[in-house]
Amino acid sequence: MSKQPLSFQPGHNHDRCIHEALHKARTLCSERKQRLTPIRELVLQLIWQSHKPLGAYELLPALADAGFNSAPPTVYRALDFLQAQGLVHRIASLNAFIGCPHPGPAHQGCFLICRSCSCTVELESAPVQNAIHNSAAHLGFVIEQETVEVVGLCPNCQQSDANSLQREAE
Amino acid sequence: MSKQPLSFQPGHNHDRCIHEALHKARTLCSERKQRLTPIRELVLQLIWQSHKPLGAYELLPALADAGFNSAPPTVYRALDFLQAQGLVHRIASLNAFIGCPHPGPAHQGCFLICRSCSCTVELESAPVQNAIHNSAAHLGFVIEQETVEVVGLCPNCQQSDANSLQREAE
DNA sequence: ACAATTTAAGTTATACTATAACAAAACATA
DNA sequence: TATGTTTTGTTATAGTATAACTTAAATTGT
Repeated sequence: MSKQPLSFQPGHNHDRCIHEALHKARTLCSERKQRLTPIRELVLQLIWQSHKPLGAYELLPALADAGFNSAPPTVYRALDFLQAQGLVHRIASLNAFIGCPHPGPAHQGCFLICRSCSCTVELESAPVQNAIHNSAAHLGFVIEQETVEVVGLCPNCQQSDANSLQREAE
Repeated sequence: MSKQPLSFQPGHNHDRCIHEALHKARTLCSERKQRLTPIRELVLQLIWQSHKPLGAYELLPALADAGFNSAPPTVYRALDFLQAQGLVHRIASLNAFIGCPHPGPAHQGCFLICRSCSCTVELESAPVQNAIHNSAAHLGFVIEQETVEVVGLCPNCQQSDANSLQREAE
Protein backbone atom coordinates (compact mmCIF):
# COMPACT_ATOMS: atom_id res chain seq x y z
CA MET A 1 0.00 0.00 0.00
CA SER A 2 1.33 3.40 -0.93
CA LYS A 3 1.61 6.48 1.23
CA GLN A 4 -1.84 7.60 2.30
CA PRO A 5 -3.17 10.97 1.22
CA LEU A 6 -3.72 13.36 4.11
CA SER A 7 -7.48 12.81 4.04
CA PHE A 8 -6.95 9.29 5.31
CA GLN A 9 -4.41 10.28 7.99
CA PRO A 10 -6.40 11.17 11.10
CA GLY A 11 -3.44 12.71 12.87
CA HIS A 12 -2.15 15.05 10.19
CA ASN A 13 -1.64 18.76 10.73
CA HIS A 14 -4.87 19.99 9.31
CA ASP A 15 -4.19 23.65 10.02
CA ARG A 16 -1.59 23.35 7.33
CA CYS A 17 -4.19 22.03 4.86
CA ILE A 18 -6.45 24.99 5.57
CA HIS A 19 -3.63 27.47 5.36
CA GLU A 20 -2.37 26.11 2.07
CA ALA A 21 -5.82 25.96 0.55
CA LEU A 22 -6.47 29.60 1.40
CA HIS A 23 -3.07 30.64 0.16
CA LYS A 24 -3.51 28.88 -3.18
CA ALA A 25 -6.97 30.38 -3.53
CA ARG A 26 -5.69 33.91 -2.95
CA THR A 27 -2.89 33.43 -5.44
CA LEU A 28 -5.11 31.93 -8.13
CA CYS A 29 -7.84 34.52 -7.79
CA SER A 30 -5.30 37.28 -7.84
CA GLU A 31 -3.69 35.89 -11.00
CA ARG A 32 -7.09 35.58 -12.65
CA LYS A 33 -8.28 38.98 -11.46
CA GLN A 34 -11.18 37.36 -9.67
CA ARG A 35 -12.44 38.75 -6.40
CA LEU A 36 -12.03 36.41 -3.45
CA THR A 37 -14.37 38.46 -1.26
CA PRO A 38 -14.65 37.97 2.52
CA ILE A 39 -17.74 35.80 2.13
CA ARG A 40 -16.13 33.64 -0.50
CA GLU A 41 -12.98 33.23 1.51
CA LEU A 42 -14.94 32.38 4.62
CA VAL A 43 -16.97 29.77 2.78
CA LEU A 44 -13.78 28.26 1.41
CA GLN A 45 -12.29 28.17 4.90
CA LEU A 46 -15.41 26.54 6.29
CA ILE A 47 -15.35 23.93 3.55
CA TRP A 48 -11.78 23.17 4.56
CA GLN A 49 -12.68 22.56 8.21
CA SER A 50 -12.27 18.92 7.41
CA HIS A 51 -11.71 16.48 4.58
CA LYS A 52 -15.39 15.61 4.66
CA PRO A 53 -17.91 16.94 2.17
CA LEU A 54 -20.22 19.54 3.74
CA GLY A 55 -23.76 20.44 2.76
CA ALA A 56 -24.50 24.05 1.82
CA TYR A 57 -26.91 24.41 4.71
CA GLU A 58 -24.27 23.31 7.19
CA LEU A 59 -22.31 26.43 6.33
CA LEU A 60 -25.10 28.91 7.02
CA PRO A 61 -24.81 29.09 10.83
CA ALA A 62 -21.11 29.92 10.61
CA LEU A 63 -21.87 32.67 8.11
CA ALA A 64 -24.42 34.08 10.50
CA ASP A 65 -21.90 33.91 13.36
CA ALA A 66 -19.47 35.90 11.26
CA GLY A 67 -22.07 38.60 10.85
CA PHE A 68 -23.00 37.90 7.26
CA ASN A 69 -26.37 37.36 5.76
CA SER A 70 -27.08 33.69 6.08
CA ALA A 71 -29.84 33.03 3.60
CA PRO A 72 -29.24 30.15 1.20
CA PRO A 73 -28.43 32.28 -1.87
CA THR A 74 -25.44 33.72 -0.07
CA VAL A 75 -23.74 30.40 0.42
CA TYR A 76 -24.77 29.02 -2.96
CA ARG A 77 -23.35 32.06 -4.71
CA ALA A 78 -20.06 31.67 -2.89
CA LEU A 79 -20.00 27.98 -3.70
CA ASP A 80 -20.78 28.70 -7.36
CA PHE A 81 -17.86 31.08 -7.51
CA LEU A 82 -15.51 28.67 -5.78
CA GLN A 83 -16.57 25.86 -8.10
CA ALA A 84 -16.08 28.06 -11.15
CA GLN A 85 -12.55 28.78 -9.94
CA GLY A 86 -11.94 25.08 -9.33
CA LEU A 87 -11.42 25.64 -5.61
CA VAL A 88 -14.19 23.33 -4.51
CA HIS A 89 -15.94 20.36 -6.06
CA ARG A 90 -19.53 19.31 -5.67
CA ILE A 91 -20.18 15.70 -4.73
CA ALA A 92 -23.42 14.97 -6.54
CA SER A 93 -24.19 11.74 -4.74
CA LEU A 94 -24.09 13.54 -1.38
CA ASN A 95 -25.38 16.99 -2.31
CA ALA A 96 -22.25 18.27 -0.65
CA PHE A 97 -19.09 20.20 -1.33
CA ILE A 98 -15.41 19.60 -0.68
CA GLY A 99 -12.24 21.61 -1.09
CA CYS A 100 -9.97 20.82 -3.99
CA PRO A 101 -6.46 20.00 -2.79
CA HIS A 102 -4.78 20.87 -6.09
CA PRO A 103 -6.65 23.73 -7.70
CA GLY A 104 -5.34 25.36 -10.80
CA PRO A 105 -5.84 23.70 -14.12
CA ALA A 106 -9.51 22.88 -14.57
CA HIS A 107 -10.19 19.22 -13.87
CA GLN A 108 -12.78 16.89 -12.49
CA GLY A 109 -11.87 14.73 -9.60
CA CYS A 110 -12.36 11.09 -8.92
CA PHE A 111 -13.46 10.81 -5.31
CA LEU A 112 -13.12 8.03 -2.77
CA ILE A 113 -15.64 8.68 -0.01
CA CYS A 114 -15.66 6.71 3.23
CA ARG A 115 -19.22 5.88 4.22
CA SER A 116 -18.20 5.53 7.84
CA CYS A 117 -16.11 8.64 8.59
CA SER A 118 -16.99 10.61 5.44
CA CYS A 119 -13.33 11.39 4.79
CA THR A 120 -12.85 11.88 1.10
CA VAL A 121 -9.84 11.67 -1.16
CA GLU A 122 -9.63 13.27 -4.55
CA LEU A 123 -7.59 11.08 -6.87
CA GLU A 124 -5.83 12.43 -9.89
CA SER A 125 -6.49 9.22 -11.64
CA ALA A 126 -5.18 9.19 -15.16
CA PRO A 127 -6.06 5.51 -15.63
CA VAL A 128 -9.68 6.14 -14.68
CA GLN A 129 -9.86 9.15 -16.96
CA ASN A 130 -8.28 7.22 -19.79
CA ALA A 131 -10.65 4.32 -19.41
CA ILE A 132 -13.62 6.66 -19.52
CA HIS A 133 -12.25 8.57 -22.48
CA ASN A 134 -11.59 5.40 -24.41
CA SER A 135 -15.07 4.06 -23.80
CA ALA A 136 -16.61 7.36 -24.81
CA ALA A 137 -14.42 7.78 -27.89
CA HIS A 138 -15.41 4.32 -29.00
CA LEU A 139 -19.02 5.50 -29.27
CA GLY A 140 -18.16 8.90 -30.69
CA PHE A 141 -19.29 10.58 -27.48
CA VAL A 142 -17.57 13.87 -26.62
CA ILE A 143 -16.99 14.29 -22.91
CA GLU A 144 -17.60 17.60 -21.24
CA GLN A 145 -17.95 16.71 -17.60
CA GLU A 146 -17.22 13.67 -15.47
CA THR A 147 -18.64 12.60 -12.16
CA VAL A 148 -16.77 9.75 -10.49
CA GLU A 149 -17.74 9.16 -6.88
CA VAL A 150 -16.81 5.96 -5.14
CA VAL A 151 -18.26 5.14 -1.74
CA GLY A 152 -16.73 2.53 0.52
CA LEU A 153 -14.55 2.12 3.57
CA CYS A 154 -11.27 3.91 4.10
CA PRO A 155 -8.36 1.97 5.63
CA ASN A 156 -8.98 3.39 9.12
CA CYS A 157 -12.63 2.50 9.16
CA GLN A 158 -12.03 -1.03 7.90
CA GLN A 159 -9.98 -1.35 11.05
CA SER A 160 -12.80 -0.03 13.22
CA ASP A 161 -15.39 -2.15 11.47
CA ALA A 162 -13.31 -5.26 11.99
CA ASN A 163 -12.85 -4.35 15.66
CA SER A 164 -16.53 -3.83 16.29
CA LEU A 165 -17.47 -7.03 14.53
CA GLN A 166 -14.92 -8.78 16.69
CA ARG A 167 -16.34 -7.18 19.83
CA GLU A 168 -19.83 -8.28 18.81
CA ALA A 169 -18.62 -11.83 18.39
CA GLU A 170 -17.11 -11.96 21.86
CA MET B 1 -16.60 3.96 -34.43
CA SER B 2 -18.37 0.82 -33.28
CA LYS B 3 -22.05 -0.01 -33.57
CA GLN B 4 -24.08 2.46 -31.57
CA PRO B 5 -26.14 1.34 -28.62
CA LEU B 6 -29.87 1.82 -29.16
CA SER B 7 -29.95 4.90 -26.93
CA PHE B 8 -27.97 6.78 -29.54
CA GLN B 9 -30.05 5.54 -32.49
CA PRO B 10 -32.97 7.97 -32.85
CA GLY B 11 -34.86 5.73 -35.27
CA HIS B 12 -34.76 2.46 -33.40
CA ASN B 13 -37.87 0.48 -32.56
CA HIS B 14 -38.38 1.67 -29.04
CA ASP B 15 -41.52 -0.36 -28.42
CA ARG B 16 -39.23 -3.32 -28.48
CA CYS B 17 -37.03 -1.76 -25.76
CA ILE B 18 -40.06 -1.24 -23.56
CA HIS B 19 -41.42 -4.69 -24.20
CA GLU B 20 -38.13 -6.38 -23.46
CA ALA B 21 -37.57 -4.36 -20.31
CA LEU B 22 -40.97 -5.31 -18.95
CA HIS B 23 -40.50 -8.92 -19.92
CA LYS B 24 -37.14 -9.16 -18.20
CA ALA B 25 -38.55 -7.46 -15.14
CA ARG B 26 -41.43 -9.92 -14.87
CA THR B 27 -39.10 -12.85 -15.28
CA LEU B 28 -36.59 -11.61 -12.74
CA CYS B 29 -39.18 -10.71 -10.13
CA SER B 30 -40.89 -14.01 -10.61
CA GLU B 31 -37.62 -15.90 -10.17
CA ARG B 32 -36.85 -13.91 -7.06
CA LYS B 33 -40.37 -14.19 -5.66
CA GLN B 34 -40.67 -10.41 -5.61
CA ARG B 35 -43.95 -8.72 -6.35
CA LEU B 36 -43.96 -6.59 -9.48
CA THR B 37 -47.23 -4.90 -8.55
CA PRO B 38 -49.26 -2.80 -11.02
CA ILE B 39 -47.79 0.42 -9.66
CA ARG B 40 -44.25 -0.88 -9.88
CA GLU B 41 -44.75 -2.17 -13.38
CA LEU B 42 -46.33 1.08 -14.48
CA VAL B 43 -43.46 3.10 -13.05
CA LEU B 44 -40.99 0.87 -14.84
CA GLN B 45 -42.90 1.29 -18.07
CA LEU B 46 -42.98 5.06 -17.64
CA ILE B 47 -39.25 5.12 -17.00
CA TRP B 48 -38.80 3.23 -20.24
CA GLN B 49 -40.76 5.77 -22.27
CA SER B 50 -37.41 6.94 -23.51
CA HIS B 51 -33.68 6.52 -23.04
CA LYS B 52 -33.60 9.76 -21.07
CA PRO B 53 -33.41 9.91 -17.30
CA LEU B 54 -36.70 11.03 -15.76
CA GLY B 55 -37.28 12.81 -12.47
CA ALA B 56 -39.55 11.17 -9.91
CA TYR B 57 -42.00 14.05 -10.06
CA GLU B 58 -42.32 13.70 -13.83
CA LEU B 59 -43.89 10.30 -13.25
CA LEU B 60 -46.62 11.48 -10.90
CA PRO B 61 -49.10 12.83 -13.47
CA ALA B 62 -49.08 9.55 -15.38
CA LEU B 63 -49.71 7.67 -12.14
CA ALA B 64 -52.67 9.93 -11.48
CA ASP B 65 -53.97 9.35 -15.02
CA ALA B 66 -53.83 5.63 -14.41
CA GLY B 67 -56.00 6.08 -11.35
CA PHE B 68 -53.34 5.57 -8.71
CA ASN B 69 -52.47 7.72 -5.81
CA SER B 70 -49.96 10.20 -7.04
CA ALA B 71 -48.29 11.50 -3.93
CA PRO B 72 -44.49 11.45 -3.96
CA PRO B 73 -44.09 8.45 -1.63
CA THR B 74 -45.90 6.27 -4.12
CA VAL B 75 -43.42 6.84 -6.89
CA TYR B 76 -40.38 6.84 -4.61
CA ARG B 77 -41.42 3.51 -3.16
CA ALA B 78 -41.81 2.02 -6.60
CA LEU B 79 -38.44 3.44 -7.63
CA ASP B 80 -36.83 2.08 -4.47
CA PHE B 81 -38.14 -1.36 -5.28
CA LEU B 82 -37.04 -1.18 -8.90
CA GLN B 83 -33.59 0.00 -7.86
CA ALA B 84 -33.28 -2.77 -5.30
CA GLN B 85 -34.09 -5.26 -8.06
CA GLY B 86 -31.56 -3.62 -10.34
CA LEU B 87 -34.25 -2.68 -12.87
CA VAL B 88 -33.57 1.04 -12.73
CA HIS B 89 -30.58 3.16 -11.83
CA ARG B 90 -30.52 6.56 -10.22
CA ILE B 91 -28.45 9.26 -11.90
CA ALA B 92 -27.20 11.28 -8.95
CA SER B 93 -25.99 14.25 -10.96
CA LEU B 94 -29.47 14.72 -12.44
CA ASN B 95 -31.70 13.55 -9.58
CA ALA B 96 -33.27 11.29 -12.13
CA PHE B 97 -33.86 7.65 -12.93
CA ILE B 98 -33.29 5.47 -15.96
CA GLY B 99 -34.12 1.90 -16.89
CA CYS B 100 -31.36 -0.67 -16.82
CA PRO B 101 -30.98 -2.38 -20.19
CA HIS B 102 -29.35 -5.50 -18.78
CA PRO B 103 -30.81 -6.20 -15.36
CA GLY B 104 -29.91 -9.32 -13.52
CA PRO B 105 -26.62 -9.52 -11.71
CA ALA B 106 -26.24 -6.54 -9.40
CA HIS B 107 -23.99 -3.91 -10.89
CA GLN B 108 -23.43 -0.20 -11.07
CA GLY B 109 -23.47 1.42 -14.40
CA CYS B 110 -21.18 3.86 -16.08
CA PHE B 111 -23.38 6.38 -17.86
CA LEU B 112 -22.81 8.59 -20.87
CA ILE B 113 -25.39 11.36 -20.77
CA CYS B 114 -25.95 13.74 -23.67
CA ARG B 115 -26.42 17.27 -22.38
CA SER B 116 -28.30 18.22 -25.52
CA CYS B 117 -30.86 15.45 -26.06
CA SER B 118 -30.49 13.76 -22.63
CA CYS B 119 -30.16 10.36 -24.24
CA THR B 120 -28.15 8.14 -21.95
CA VAL B 121 -26.13 5.00 -22.50
CA GLU B 122 -25.19 2.59 -19.79
CA LEU B 123 -21.77 1.16 -20.47
CA GLU B 124 -20.66 -2.13 -19.09
CA SER B 125 -17.20 -0.80 -18.82
CA ALA B 126 -14.78 -3.27 -17.37
CA PRO B 127 -11.79 -1.00 -18.06
CA VAL B 128 -13.34 1.86 -16.11
CA GLN B 129 -14.24 -0.46 -13.25
CA ASN B 130 -10.77 -1.91 -13.24
CA ALA B 131 -9.11 1.47 -13.22
CA ILE B 132 -11.23 2.56 -10.27
CA HIS B 133 -10.62 -0.68 -8.41
CA ASN B 134 -6.88 -0.43 -8.93
CA SER B 135 -6.73 3.14 -7.71
CA ALA B 136 -8.80 2.28 -4.67
CA ALA B 137 -6.85 -0.87 -3.87
CA HIS B 138 -3.66 1.12 -4.03
CA LEU B 139 -4.88 3.17 -1.06
CA GLY B 140 -6.42 0.25 0.78
CA PHE B 141 -9.90 1.61 0.13
CA VAL B 142 -12.70 -0.96 -0.09
CA ILE B 143 -15.31 -0.07 -2.70
CA GLU B 144 -18.98 -0.54 -1.97
CA GLN B 145 -20.68 1.67 -4.49
CA GLU B 146 -19.63 3.51 -7.63
CA THR B 147 -21.13 6.51 -9.35
CA VAL B 148 -19.77 7.20 -12.82
CA GLU B 149 -21.73 9.76 -14.78
CA VAL B 150 -20.25 11.39 -17.84
CA VAL B 151 -21.98 14.34 -19.45
CA GLY B 152 -21.21 15.45 -22.98
CA LEU B 153 -22.51 15.32 -26.51
CA CYS B 154 -23.73 12.18 -28.23
CA PRO B 155 -22.79 11.62 -31.88
CA ASN B 156 -26.16 12.86 -33.15
CA CYS B 157 -26.03 16.08 -31.21
CA GLN B 158 -22.47 16.84 -32.26
CA GLN B 159 -23.90 16.80 -35.76
CA SER B 160 -26.69 19.19 -34.78
CA ASP B 161 -24.34 21.44 -32.86
CA ALA B 162 -22.00 21.63 -35.84
CA ASN B 163 -24.95 22.39 -38.12
CA SER B 164 -26.29 25.18 -35.95
CA LEU B 165 -22.86 26.72 -35.52
CA GLN B 166 -22.51 26.60 -39.29
CA ARG B 167 -25.92 28.24 -39.72
CA GLU B 168 -24.93 30.95 -37.28
CA ALA B 169 -21.77 31.60 -39.28
CA GLU B 170 -23.68 32.03 -42.54
C1' DA C 1 -13.16 63.14 -7.35
C1' DC C 2 -17.44 62.15 -9.74
C1' DA C 3 -20.70 59.76 -12.48
C1' DA C 4 -21.65 55.64 -14.91
C1' DT C 5 -21.33 50.85 -15.05
C1' DT C 6 -20.59 46.42 -13.35
C1' DT C 7 -20.37 43.06 -9.79
C1' DA C 8 -21.60 41.28 -5.37
C1' DA C 9 -24.62 40.85 -1.43
C1' DG C 10 -29.18 41.26 0.98
C1' DT C 11 -33.87 39.73 1.04
C1' DT C 12 -38.15 37.37 0.21
C1' DA C 13 -40.39 33.93 -1.79
C1' DT C 14 -40.74 29.66 -3.91
C1' DA C 15 -39.47 25.49 -6.66
C1' DC C 16 -37.73 20.97 -6.60
C1' DT C 17 -36.33 16.53 -4.40
C1' DA C 18 -37.07 13.19 -0.89
C1' DT C 19 -38.63 11.03 3.41
C1' DA C 20 -41.18 10.38 8.10
C1' DA C 21 -45.02 8.61 10.23
C1' DC C 22 -49.19 6.57 10.64
C1' DA C 23 -53.69 4.61 8.70
C1' DA C 24 -56.01 1.63 5.53
C1' DA C 25 -56.07 -1.98 2.24
C1' DA C 26 -54.40 -6.04 -0.09
C1' DC C 27 -52.01 -10.24 0.01
C1' DA C 28 -50.04 -14.67 1.86
C1' DT C 29 -50.47 -18.47 4.87
C1' DA C 30 -52.06 -21.32 8.18
C1' DT D 1 -61.49 -17.06 8.21
C1' DA D 2 -58.12 -15.42 11.36
C1' DT D 3 -53.22 -13.81 11.44
C1' DG D 4 -49.26 -11.63 10.24
C1' DT D 5 -46.87 -9.29 6.51
C1' DT D 6 -46.39 -6.35 2.70
C1' DT D 7 -48.04 -2.71 -0.01
C1' DT D 8 -50.47 1.48 -0.73
C1' DG D 9 -52.90 5.83 0.78
C1' DT D 10 -52.43 10.10 3.07
C1' DT D 11 -50.71 14.12 5.42
C1' DA D 12 -47.04 16.57 6.74
C1' DT D 13 -42.49 18.04 6.59
C1' DA D 14 -37.40 17.90 5.82
C1' DG D 15 -33.69 19.01 2.80
C1' DT D 16 -31.64 21.13 -1.40
C1' DA D 17 -31.48 24.83 -4.67
C1' DT D 18 -32.84 28.89 -7.37
C1' DA D 19 -35.76 33.05 -9.13
C1' DA D 20 -36.41 37.71 -8.86
C1' DC D 21 -35.85 41.95 -7.20
C1' DT D 22 -33.41 45.43 -4.09
C1' DT D 23 -29.47 47.51 -2.05
C1' DA D 24 -24.66 48.18 -1.60
C1' DA D 25 -19.97 47.99 -2.94
C1' DA D 26 -16.26 48.00 -6.24
C1' DT D 27 -14.44 49.21 -10.85
C1' DT D 28 -13.89 52.08 -14.78
C1' DG D 29 -13.80 56.10 -17.57
C1' DT D 30 -13.77 60.99 -17.58
